[in-house]
Amino acid sequence: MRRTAKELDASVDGLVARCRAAGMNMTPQRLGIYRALLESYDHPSPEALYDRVRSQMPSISLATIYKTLDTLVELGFASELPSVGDTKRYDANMEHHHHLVCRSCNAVEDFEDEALSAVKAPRRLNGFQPEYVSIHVHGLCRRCSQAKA
Amino acid sequence: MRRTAKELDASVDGLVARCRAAGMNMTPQRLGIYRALLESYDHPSPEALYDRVRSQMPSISLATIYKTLDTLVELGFASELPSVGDTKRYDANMEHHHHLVCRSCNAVEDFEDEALSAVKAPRRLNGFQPEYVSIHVHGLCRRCSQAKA
DNA sequence: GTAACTGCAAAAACTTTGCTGAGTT
DNA sequence: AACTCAGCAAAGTTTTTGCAGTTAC
Repeated sequence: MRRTAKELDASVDGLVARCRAAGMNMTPQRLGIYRALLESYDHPSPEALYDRVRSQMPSISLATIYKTLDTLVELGFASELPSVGDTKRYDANMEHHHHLVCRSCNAVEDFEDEALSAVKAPRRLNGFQPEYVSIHVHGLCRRCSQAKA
Repeated sequence: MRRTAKELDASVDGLVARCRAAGMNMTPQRLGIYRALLESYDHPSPEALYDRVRSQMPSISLATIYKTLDTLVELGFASELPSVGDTKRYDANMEHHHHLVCRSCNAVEDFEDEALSAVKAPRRLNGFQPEYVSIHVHGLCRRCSQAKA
């Protein structure tokens, strides 16, 4: 599930190209934030991402994190996830995937499964036009279920 | 999909009993908020619920809405939904159901479907212990798809 | 009468905005 | 050189908290 160095570079190249095409600059901050998000597998909040990026780039500001996340979402390089609780959550995994949600620690892990990806929306949805289906499996993550035992 | 008067009364009775058992008072505010949530089918934010309750009970405060929603969630009479955007969303529908999420207006509608409810979590989840599956169908709601046409 | 609860106001947490100087092309 | 962007600080939202008076039991 982790991205290889090659995939990571390809994603970054994609962003560079897309920014050029849109007449936007490529700044070290924008690059660092995107890289940090690509290297995060826990759907970080803006604050959490701020801490990670700051370790590489101490002068960065939280406002830049927020602005850049908005930009990445607009450009289609990240998405804001539905989340319970106090802060927003982001993900740079743009491929179709499903989620494992731990009811104890609220961690959300990505996973892929062909059978689940084959699930289709019902035909009759009273006027609603379905586009894609996402599936959340709720339960206890490995760590929490071991902790209970 | 709407609750009948009988179901509504049964839910309220359940809350009354549960509060008694927990040594909690039953106040008109708590009752009014729960009723208003039961009668809402659009997963209202605290602010939206505030407006609805206030029409019946003009002196109620927003802080009471927040505190009561926390209480209802703790007691298992409501749940906080995962949501994108700026505010929390609540639902008093505690039965297993799925969601239609509009990508244009962010409205979330409940729906039930036997085929979807039959979807099972995969066996191998790398230590994750699945408990239940919830399915989100993303797309355009009736109103938004008509607006585009 | 006692304990729990509401409403208010203040505080805290999270997010957005306006501006100026700096960086990118 | 022109335009975009980062960082800062201030403002805007949303949510939580502390407390005094009120209500439910």
